[in-house]
Formats: sequence, C-alpha cells, structure tokens
Amino acid sequence: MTARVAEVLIPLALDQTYSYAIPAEMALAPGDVVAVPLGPRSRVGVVWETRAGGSGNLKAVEGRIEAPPMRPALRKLVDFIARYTLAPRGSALALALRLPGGAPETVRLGVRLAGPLPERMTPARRRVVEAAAGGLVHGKGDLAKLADVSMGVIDGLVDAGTLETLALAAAPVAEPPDPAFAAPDLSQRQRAAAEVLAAAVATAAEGEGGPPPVILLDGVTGSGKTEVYFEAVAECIRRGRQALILMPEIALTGAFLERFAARFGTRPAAWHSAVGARRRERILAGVEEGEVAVVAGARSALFLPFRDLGLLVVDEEHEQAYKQEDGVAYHSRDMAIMRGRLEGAPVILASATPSIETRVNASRGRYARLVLPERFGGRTLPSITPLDMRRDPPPPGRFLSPRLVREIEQALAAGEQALLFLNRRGFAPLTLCRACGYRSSCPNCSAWLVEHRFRRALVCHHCGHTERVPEACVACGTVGSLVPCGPGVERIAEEVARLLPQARRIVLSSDFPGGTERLRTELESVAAGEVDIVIGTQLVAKGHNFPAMTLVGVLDADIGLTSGDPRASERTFQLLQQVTGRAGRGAKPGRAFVQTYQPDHPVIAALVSGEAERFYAEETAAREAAGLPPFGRLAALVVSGEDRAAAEAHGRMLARCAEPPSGIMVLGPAEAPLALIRGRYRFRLLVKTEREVNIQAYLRAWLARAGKPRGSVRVAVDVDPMSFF
DNA sequence: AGCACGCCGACT
DNA sequence: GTCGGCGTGCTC
Repeated sequence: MTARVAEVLIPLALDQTYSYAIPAEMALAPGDVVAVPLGPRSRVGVVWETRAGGSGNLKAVEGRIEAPPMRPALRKLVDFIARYTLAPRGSALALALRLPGGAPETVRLGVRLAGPLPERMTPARRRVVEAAAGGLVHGKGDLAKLADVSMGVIDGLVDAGTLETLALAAAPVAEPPDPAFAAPDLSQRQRAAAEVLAAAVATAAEGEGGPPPVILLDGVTGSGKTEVYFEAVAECIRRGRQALILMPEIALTGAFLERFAARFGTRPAAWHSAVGARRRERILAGVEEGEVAVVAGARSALFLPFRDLGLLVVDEEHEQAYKQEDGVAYHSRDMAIMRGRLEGAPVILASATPSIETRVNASRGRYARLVLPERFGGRTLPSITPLDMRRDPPPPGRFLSPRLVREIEQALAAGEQALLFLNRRGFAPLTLCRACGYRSSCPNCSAWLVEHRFRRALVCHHCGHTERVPEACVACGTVGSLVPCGPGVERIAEEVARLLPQARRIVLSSDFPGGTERLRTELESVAAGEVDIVIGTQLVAKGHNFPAMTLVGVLDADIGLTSGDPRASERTFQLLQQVTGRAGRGAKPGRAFVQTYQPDHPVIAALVSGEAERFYAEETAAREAAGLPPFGRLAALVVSGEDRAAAEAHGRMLARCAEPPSGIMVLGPAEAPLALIRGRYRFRLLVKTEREVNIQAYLRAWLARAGKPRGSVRVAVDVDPMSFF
C-alpha cells in the first residue's frame, strides 16, 4: 500500500511545510486548498507538493476547501517572495491567501408588477405602480428612486401582493473593455513608444522571444505615459489575456478610472483598500475565471489569481507606497517584475522620475527604456526660477520672498491658481524660550515638538505625542517667552492671509481635518477652480491635475537635503520635480519659483537647469564612490534589549562608520552585529535593498558565522535605518 | 497566528 | 504564599 503525503504550507509565520497523510479516497494536487489540523485546531493551508507516503503517524488532511486551486505561477511567486525577503514562506502565502474574504453572497432583489392594485391606494403607491408599469423587473432601490418614494412603500406593495420580488443576477463586476472604443490621439513619438509596448505584449502572448521584457516608460509629467501604456493594455485585451495596472493607492482615483473608460468604454475593475468585501469577492472570482480583463489596483492586487496574465504596468514606479514594510517586507515593483517573469508577461514601469535602481537597471540593459521627452499637445514644461534667499530675503518674520509674492499677485489677477509648497506640517517646527533658550522637545523621542496652532497643541511628528501649548516655559517658568521658530504650512497660510486677504486659500496636509474623504472632495474643488491658493505639503505633489494652476512656489527647497538618508538627494529631486511639474498642465504655460539657500546644490541646480539625466548620472556615481551601491545596503540595528540605551548607542555607532562588502553595504564593521547577537541584546536586522541583491546568500553566510542568533532576524525592504535613530 | 509554558513583580 | 505580566517556543 502506497500512502500519499501532502506537504502543506499554512499561512502563518512558518517557513516549513508540514506533512499530512492524504486519506486514501482523497485526490490532492499541488495548489489545492485544504483544511489541516494544527495543534488544537483546524487551519486552512495550500498543498505545496505531494509525495509517496512515509511514516504512519502523520495527522491526516481533514478535507479539501471549495476554492480554486492556487496556480503554479502564484505559488512560485510566494516562494520567491519568501526567499527574497527572508520572510517565512507561510507569511508570504498569507499575502496571497487572505485575499478571498469569504463575504456572504448577498442577492440583489428586484421587483415587478405581479398582482392586483392594493386596496388602499396612496399617491406614493400610485407613483410606484406607474413607474413599474410594463412588467419589467426593476431593482428594488432603483424603483424607489424612480418613483421618488422610500423603500418602505415598495415593501408595503410587496406585502399587499401588488409587487413580487425575485432575485436579480448580479451586475457584472466589470464590463469587458473594448480596445477599439476610442482611437487614441497620439503624437508620432507617443505612437512609436506605444507600438514597441504593444509588440512586446504580442510577442509574449505568442510565447516567443524568451523571457518577456521589463520596459521603463520614462516620460516627463504631461507626456501622456498613461495613454501610451493604454495601447499595450489594448493589445493585451485583443490577445485575450489579462492586464494588471498597479498604482499607488492615492493615484487610484475616479479621474484615472474615467481616463481608462474614455479609452476603453468602461472602467477597469478597481482593487484597493476601500473596495468592499462583497465587491472584492466578485472581482476575485472574475479574475480567476478570466472574465475580468483589466484590474487597476494598489499593491495587494499583485496577488490576484489571474488566469492568463499578459501584461503588468507599474505606474509611478518610483513611488514609496509600493514598499510594504510591516509583516513581509517587499517592494511591489520588484515583485511585479518577478510575477511578469513567472507569468510570461511583459512589465512596464512608468514614471516621470524613475528611481535610481530602475535607471541603473535600464542603463545596464536589463530593462528596455522608452523616453517621452516632451509634454503632449505642444505644452511646455514649466520654467523654473531659483530665488536665492540670501540675496533676496523676505522681510523679518516673513517667509515668502518679495518676488514670489509679486508673481502670485500677477497669477491671481490673471485668474490663475497658485500652489505654495512647503513640506512641513503645522505652524512652526520649533518652539523656543526667549528667556532661557529651552526648545520644546518630545518626552518620548527627543524630537522637537511642532506647534499646530489650529489644534492649539504641540505635536511630536515621530511618535504622535501631543500636549497643549504651554503658557509658560516648562524649563524656566517665564510666562509668554515661547516663540515659534520657522515656518510650517499653517504659518504660511497666515502670511498669505495677511498679504492677499482677498484670495481664497486652503491648507492641504496629511493632518487635514475630516480625513481622506474630505481631502478628496477638497482636491476636487481645487481642480474645479474654487480655490486661488493651495498651501500644501508633499500630499499635493502627486495625483491630482489642476488645469488652472500656473504658478508653483517651493518655499524651502532645501528641506530634506541634509537628512542623512542616502536617498535624500534622489528623493528631494523627485519631489521637487513633481511639485514644480504641477504648474502649467492646463492650457497656459507654467512657472515655478524655488526659494533656496543653496542655489548651487546639485539637486537645486539640476532642477533649475532641467538636467535630470546629468543629476542622476552624478548621483549614481557619487553613491558608488561612497560605497553605496544603487541597490541597497544592509544595516544592523538594535531595537530592544536588556540594556536598551547601550544597544541604541551601539546601533548609532554602527550606522556612522560605513564599510561596504561586496554588493551590499554593511553599516558598521562586519563583525559588530555578531557581537550584538552574542551579547545580551535582542536585535533586529534591517536590510535595505532594492532588486538584485542576493540578500539570502548574504544572510546565510552571515548567520553561519554568527551561529544561531538569539532573537529574531527580520528583514525590511528599504527601511531607512536612519529614521529609527 | 494562537496557545501553553515559564519566570519575576504587586496583591488578596 | 498566589495572580498575572508577556517573552519564547511549538504546531506535521
């Protein structure tokens, strides 16, 4: 008798599969979803492999779950993610398995005219009967709306026997998009790029040409990248395959879905955190069965069980939001590339400001690259003028340079909108005692407390600690001696109110009262021209298109250049490029003014001259010279221990003396982390990496030298270790 | 992820 | 003397 054994992976923090006996009457294959006993209870797992039976004292698989088996490509993706991120395989599985929510099937009810008129007729009832005339089936809610009555009236008529209810077929979750719905109006350059992309999709669909390519679509803001990659999506649909468009959550707006609908006649299936369980379930089923042709989704859409995935697009490839840092730490862009490889699908990375690692991959020929250097429709990029704050300072106590104020006045007079960008929330970043020099700092993390005047509070932006603005200095007790130092967006709003009292202004930052929903409606109202001046943090840098916005003022361009983060320059450059790119996206050309104390800094100089390529080349070279390879670095970081203070001091020391081994940057002497492990500290190991780093091999060697470490090894992708100190 | 075991602080 | 904090380890 040859018993069979199933190796089952369970979506818990377990790296191994567990072996279960397969009952004789049960046929199981890899990918099948099963219930297995684990400890005292039953859990759902996925059969990872089956093999000929071994020893007899294994517990048996309890049963098979009625769910579509997990496809090989998705299982391979799970294995890859686990290996790549050093997460337990079970945790990686959980990413793909927790998608089906198991929401109950709710049936949409319809009603139609079926019986005699009710004995008691009322005006409301009459309207319903009239609206339902003709015997057609109406959705219950639809009919109520049509007759302008409440649902109660409908229910009453059902009870009276005038209407009968019946179940309606669920509306399809996404209509099939029509690749020929609206022929795109493309420039010659755009068309050429679109043809290359479509050809890659076609070649991959035919299974020719080896592994499908990864293509960087590098186009300045307003160059029509979306319209160009839509042509690849169209080709994918024509070939009967499915397409996934990954985007940062914030970019998944109605505006994007409408653009898609304008090209394809219908919206794509949208997958993001705000989509309800019921709808998710249906999208999931549609994706599984191949009926949903195109999904536009945030990073978790990466794990959808596509039947035949023919194209992945990673829009805004450089976005930080693609990084998952808690739980399994992964970068969605990189996992999308791997999924494309596993599915035989090309991957398009679209960005106006590609990340360094993607640029390096492109320049090394690993990725193909298509460049769209100009704005579509003859629009030009905004002119960028530096404002040297040392030469042309604002009056004392103010932050807007005289030139910028004049420019704003002119723009407003012409009926245009202005954006003032300052990447600092609150009123003032520092509160100082004039009497004794005390600086308000956080009791938990020693960061400065930021005054939020609107909330009348001092807030720590690191840990969230909040206290009332004190009347007297907490150190010396002097009353009225505390002065706010430096500007935040609230303070700029105050200055704008004083200088331009007639202008309608709004402050947009992540602590906008009312949360994301209200923020969204406010952004709509800005786009509709109901606001003259937007004063905002990085929140306004991306996403929304404001056609009437012609002027952008960057207030402290130097913020972030000295953060100590190895990516500081790259991030600042991208942010400033995006912000200044907000200007002139409508009919009128845009102007951007950049207030800076360091006009000669490479980031500012490149921004002003528009020489992005040179900046990136220099930045990449500088990073290599400093021993910071484009693909990441490794850092040992002590998070907690019996002597927390000593451990943190050690971590700080490690972070400072950099010493790179091959390909990976170790912050600190290579042996120092081992000392930590051998010592009494509990630790966390943070690995900062992009693609291409074989962390696994590195860590294996590292752990082999270390012996079995006390404490847990945890890997986080591209966590900035500096932010922990 | 749960759940049990185990080792040190403030209480009936 | 115990109750209970959560750190550590185990689940085929």
